[in-house]
Amino acid sequence: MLAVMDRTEVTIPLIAQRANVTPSTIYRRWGDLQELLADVAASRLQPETEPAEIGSVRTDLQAWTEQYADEMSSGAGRQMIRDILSVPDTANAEKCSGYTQQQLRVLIARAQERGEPFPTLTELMDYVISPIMYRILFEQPPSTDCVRGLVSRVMLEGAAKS
Amino acid sequence: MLAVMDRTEVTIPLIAQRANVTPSTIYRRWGDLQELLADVAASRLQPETEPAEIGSVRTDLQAWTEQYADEMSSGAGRQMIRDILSVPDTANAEKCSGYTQQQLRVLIARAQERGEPFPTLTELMDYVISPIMYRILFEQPPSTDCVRGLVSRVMLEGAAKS
DNA sequence: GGCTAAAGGCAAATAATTTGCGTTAGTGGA
DNA sequence: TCCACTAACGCAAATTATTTGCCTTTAGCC
Repeated sequence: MLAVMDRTEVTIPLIAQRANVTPSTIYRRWGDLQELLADVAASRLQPETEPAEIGSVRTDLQAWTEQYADEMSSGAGRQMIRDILSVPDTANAEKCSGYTQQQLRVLIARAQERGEPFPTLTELMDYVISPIMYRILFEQPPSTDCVRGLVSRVMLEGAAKS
Repeated sequence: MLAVMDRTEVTIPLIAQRANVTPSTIYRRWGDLQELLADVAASRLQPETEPAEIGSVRTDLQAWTEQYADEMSSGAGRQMIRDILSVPDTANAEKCSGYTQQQLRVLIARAQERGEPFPTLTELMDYVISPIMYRILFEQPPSTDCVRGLVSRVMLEGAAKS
């Protein structure tokens, strides 16, 4: 989806050339390459559409989560996450998490409208998103089955509670 | 615990000087500063001791987890995680996750010996470690209460199951 | 001992980063 | 309308980091 050059080839002088500005302009605006890449990555991670409406909200969550996991697990996705986390400033990381929460809130609202039982935002973040992201960052990207399992589990707990 | 210079001050020529080698030696061995820092961080994250034995295994888990969260949330801890994740090579990240699992396995074995009910490694990683790490990386470091809540919850589930 | 390969020192060449200074574009009054 | 004033940029010199070729050292291994 997103063509990305080998990161060792990307330099500020090169970007400056493509943008028809002098390197010093970019250095003054961003400081260094990592901060620039972090900003670029964060803007690219902004979702363009709301979670698709397929069937039950649970089905929608399932589908959305699988897509989320796939995108984040891809080479480009991992690269963007790395770019965001590489930088001391946490603003982009928080923005990124905010995007995810915004998407999940849409599903939560949908469930509430329809009266379907559904986990809270915190539950979804803690027990679905976090394990997926941990696996991507520190282990192997989660398989589809793994993602399904996480979703099933969080839905079961919600059901037990109500 | 670990004195770390401002990252903008750390350069390969400077490290080379301290190590009494020429910069080219370091460039040849590591390629760039990030890979060197990633290796350094991974070696520093290796735990030196097993989880303390305080009382019940649940108490031990509680204490160990709180310490884990504190260390990882600290400025130096976050820096080291960033250093590890900044690099394309995932070896150090996997090593880091391996250290955590190794610690948790000690607690699991202890619980098994004593016949105390206890979560599985996967449950601990997914429902305790992952949420903690997600919050550190993408949101605000978790409060002690938050960590306690995660531990309580994973213990409750284990109890319900058995 | 002598041979070989891996690693390091040294220094020149290249590339990136920082900085000072002059210019421009846009903004908000008088 | 015109005049400061500010923020941002271009340019180029100075500085610093990175790469590279070549030579020396070192450590194993016949």
